[in-house]
Amino acid sequence: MFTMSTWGSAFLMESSTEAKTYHHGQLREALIAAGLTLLNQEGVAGVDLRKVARMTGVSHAAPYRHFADKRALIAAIAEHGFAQLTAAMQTALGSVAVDDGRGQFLALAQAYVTFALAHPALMREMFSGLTVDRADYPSLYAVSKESFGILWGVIARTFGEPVEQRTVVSFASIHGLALLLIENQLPLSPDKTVEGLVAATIDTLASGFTA
Amino acid sequence: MFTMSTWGSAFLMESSTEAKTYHHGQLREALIAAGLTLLNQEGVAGVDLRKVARMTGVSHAAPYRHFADKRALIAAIAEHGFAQLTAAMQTALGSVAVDDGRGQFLALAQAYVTFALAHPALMREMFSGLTVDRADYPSLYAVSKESFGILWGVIARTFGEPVEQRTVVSFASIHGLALLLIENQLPLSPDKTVEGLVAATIDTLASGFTA
DNA sequence: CTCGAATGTTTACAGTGTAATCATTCTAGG
DNA sequence: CCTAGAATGATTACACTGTAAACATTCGAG
Repeated sequence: MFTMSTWGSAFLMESSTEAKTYHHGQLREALIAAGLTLLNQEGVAGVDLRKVARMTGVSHAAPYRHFADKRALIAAIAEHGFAQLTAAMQTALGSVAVDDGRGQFLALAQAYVTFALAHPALMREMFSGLTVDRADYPSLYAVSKESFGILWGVIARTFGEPVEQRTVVSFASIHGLALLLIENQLPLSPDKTVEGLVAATIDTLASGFTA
Repeated sequence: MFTMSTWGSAFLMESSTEAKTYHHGQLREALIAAGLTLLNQEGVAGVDLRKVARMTGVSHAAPYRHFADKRALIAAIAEHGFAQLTAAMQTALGSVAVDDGRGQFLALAQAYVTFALAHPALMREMFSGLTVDRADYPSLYAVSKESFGILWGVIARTFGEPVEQRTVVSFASIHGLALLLIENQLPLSPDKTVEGLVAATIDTLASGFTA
């Protein structure tokens, strides 16, 4: 599978065979990749602009030619995160029969939670509205609505009206589960697995407790 | 009502009538209050240890007599946040008839979301497991489980087994809704109010989409 | 009353984000 | 092809941060 880390490493630094040129060529992408690495390894606090510059073999002021400030870099990283997330959701959808609405619903939720657990720090930044104000980053805002749209379609075909309300409730439930798992707020046990919790959430949304 | 800001201001600095002593007397509480103010106003990034010290009229190194480092201060703030949250939930519970399980469930959810919207930055820090590793702060860990316990009791009395699973799913759903609202990720409209979304979430958990 | 424990202050340092200025390279128009 | 800008990168500089070390003051138990 195409993972984010493999994506990043291609840009991190020119391969040793290539001559080191004054102009990096793909500095913007390299900075995003380096920042993503730091984000995944040490969390937001570990995203150090000067260290990012060092990792890409460039002076500490060079990033300012591509990003207005540190938050702009993080916004770009978050944007990539959303692209990856929606891609993962699309892929998950593709492996389920189109007429199996309930199965698609479950597959989306599993993909969402799996992605969150694989990239906890990234996930947190993606949804950190104050750190990264969506109003200041239009393209981020656009991408972030795609995963919502995917869920919308499945809900509409499977459960019908009121579609928006049901999409919101579903999204919130899955998102909340993912975040609590990330924050280690839900003690897991052999009989309480991640997959089990996701399935229980989907079942509840579809049928409720009293069913 | 007893608000957090009123709690804090009492400790911020000695009232002007009192003489300024070498020993502050309640520096720890004052630092927490000042940090909370900054957190609510500017987010985590705005919590500046030196500014916190300035706000409480003390040298910039004084906080280190009460907190090992910046994260310890934030952990203490988060701990206070959990206490406030559980208190708000308890209060909400008290204003609903004990035999009205569904009403209690709804009241808890409303209180949770209301608290989150009133203190977004605090709420985010409270659940930011990486920034504040719960394993390093035992008392934080203990307090953070109380609100979960309150919900547990209501779920047990109202919906029965499997209680733990239902509590987890409910908590995740309400938490997710609160966080998405905080992050401005859910566009509100006149016909899609916060109260309406909370009610829809509770209804869904109880009865499901297909009911 | 005294002496160690708490608590607060001063000084110091490495590291950070970012602005300003200078250097190099690329690219489009003659 | 040549040559200005325009892009892009490097250096230098600054204010500010978290935090350690050494020193000063006050408190509380014996």
